[in-house]
Amino acid sequence: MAQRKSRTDRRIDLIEAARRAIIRFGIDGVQLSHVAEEAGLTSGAVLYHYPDLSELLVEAQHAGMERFYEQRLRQIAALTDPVAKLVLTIRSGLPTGPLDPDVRLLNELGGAAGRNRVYGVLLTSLYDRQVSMYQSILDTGQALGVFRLTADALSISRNLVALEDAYGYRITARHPIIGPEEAAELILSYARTVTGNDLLH
Amino acid sequence: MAQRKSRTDRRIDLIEAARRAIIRFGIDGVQLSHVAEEAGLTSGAVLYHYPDLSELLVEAQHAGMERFYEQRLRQIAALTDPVAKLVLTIRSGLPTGPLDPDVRLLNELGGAAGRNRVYGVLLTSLYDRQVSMYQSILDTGQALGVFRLTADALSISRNLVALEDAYGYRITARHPIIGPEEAAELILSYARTVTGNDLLH
DNA sequence: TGCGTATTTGAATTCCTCTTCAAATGGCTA
DNA sequence: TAGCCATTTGAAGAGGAATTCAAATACGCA
Repeated sequence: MAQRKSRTDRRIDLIEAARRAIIRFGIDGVQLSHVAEEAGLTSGAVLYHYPDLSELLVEAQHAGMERFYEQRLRQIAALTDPVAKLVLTIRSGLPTGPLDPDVRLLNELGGAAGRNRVYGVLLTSLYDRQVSMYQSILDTGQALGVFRLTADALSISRNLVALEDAYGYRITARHPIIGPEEAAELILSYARTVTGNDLLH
Repeated sequence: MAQRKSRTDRRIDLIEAARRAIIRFGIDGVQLSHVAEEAGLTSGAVLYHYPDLSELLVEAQHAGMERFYEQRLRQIAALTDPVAKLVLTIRSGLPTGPLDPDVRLLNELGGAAGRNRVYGVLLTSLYDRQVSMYQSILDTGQALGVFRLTADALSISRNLVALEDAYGYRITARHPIIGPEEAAELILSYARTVTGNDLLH
C-alpha cells in the first residue's frame, strides 16, 4: 500500500501527478488511471480526494500557471535595471526546450480554452498579468529615460507576451530552427526596435 | 439509410465531419461516434472508410491547414500594392471571432504538437509557409522603396506570424478586450514600426 | 432490367474506464 | 497499548466506446 498521507499533502501530490499526466496525455486525454499511476495510487484513492476528475485538472492547470507566473516575478524582483529586467523577462517566458514542463502544460490549454470557459478565463488572466509585468518594466524604463518607446507601453507589452506564447508553441512543436535562443533573439529584436535601446547588459 | 456515396466523395465528407468534431470535442476528445454523427452515418460506416480514426484526424487537420493557407494566398494574389497586401495578410491570419472554425481547428494542434510528432510537423510546416508569405511581401515592399525595414525580413516575418498565432489563441479564448479588431491593430502597430510605413491604404 | 459489388447498417462482442463499496490498513490519540 | 477513524485498496458492476461481421441496401453496368 502506498504511504498514507494527510488530506492536504495528498491533494498536493495529486495536483502534481495530474500536471504530469496532462503533459503526457493532453488535457482531453487524461484518465483517472493516468493520474493514479503518476501519483503511485489506485484510481479509487484519487476519487476519494477528487470525486470529479475535471476539478482536479482545473486545479492542476491553475497551480501550474501560478507557479510559472510567480517564478517569473521572483526572478525579475532580484533586478533593478530595466534593461536587465526586460531581457530576463523575455527569456523566462520561453521554454528551456521542447520538453519544458511548464510551457507544455500551458500549451495544453490553448485549444481547450476555446471550448471550456474556465480554461479560457484562466489563460486570459495569466496573459493579462504577464502583460502588466512587462508594462511596469517598460514604464519604469521610459521614466528613467532608458527606453524611448515607439508606441504605448500597453500595446508593446501585449505584443511581447504574444510573441512569448507563440514561440513557446513553436519550440514545443520542435521547430527545427527556432529553439529557445533563436526565439529570444527574435523577441529581443522586436524589443530593441520599440524601446530604442540595444538591450545589451 | 444515409445516401450512398463513392469512396472519394465519402472520404471528403468524413474529413469535413472530422474537422467539425475536432472543433467540438478537441483533438484528444473526438470519438468515432462524434465523427459519425457529424457525417450523418453510423460508426461502422466511418470505420469502413477509415479503420484507424487517428489517420482521419490527421487528414482533417491537414486539409484544414491547407485550406486556411490557400485561402490567404488567394486573397493577397488579387492585390499588387505591398501595403495593401501586408494589411490584408495580417487581417486574414486572425479569426473573425471566438468561434472561427479555421483558427479553432489550428488551435487544437498547439498542445498536441508537443506530444505527437506528426502534428508537430504539420504545424511547423504551416508556420514556415506563412513566414515565407510575409517575407515575400516585405522583400517586394523593400525593393520598391515602400518599406524601410528595421530588421531582416525573415525575422520580421517570423514575428508577424507569431503574433497572429498568439492573438488567434487570445481571441478564441474570448479575451474580453482583445478581439479581431484590437488584435489587428496591435499587429499593425508592430508592422508600422518595423516597415517605417503608416500602412494606410 | 437484373446482376454484381461497394457501401452502409445494426447487432453482438470485446475492451476499457468510471464508479461504488466493503474490507483492509496504518497513523493518531487517549 | 487499544481503539478510532481517515485513507487506501481491490473487486464487482455499470456504462460506453471500439471493433467485428453478417445482412441489407442501392448504385453502376452489362
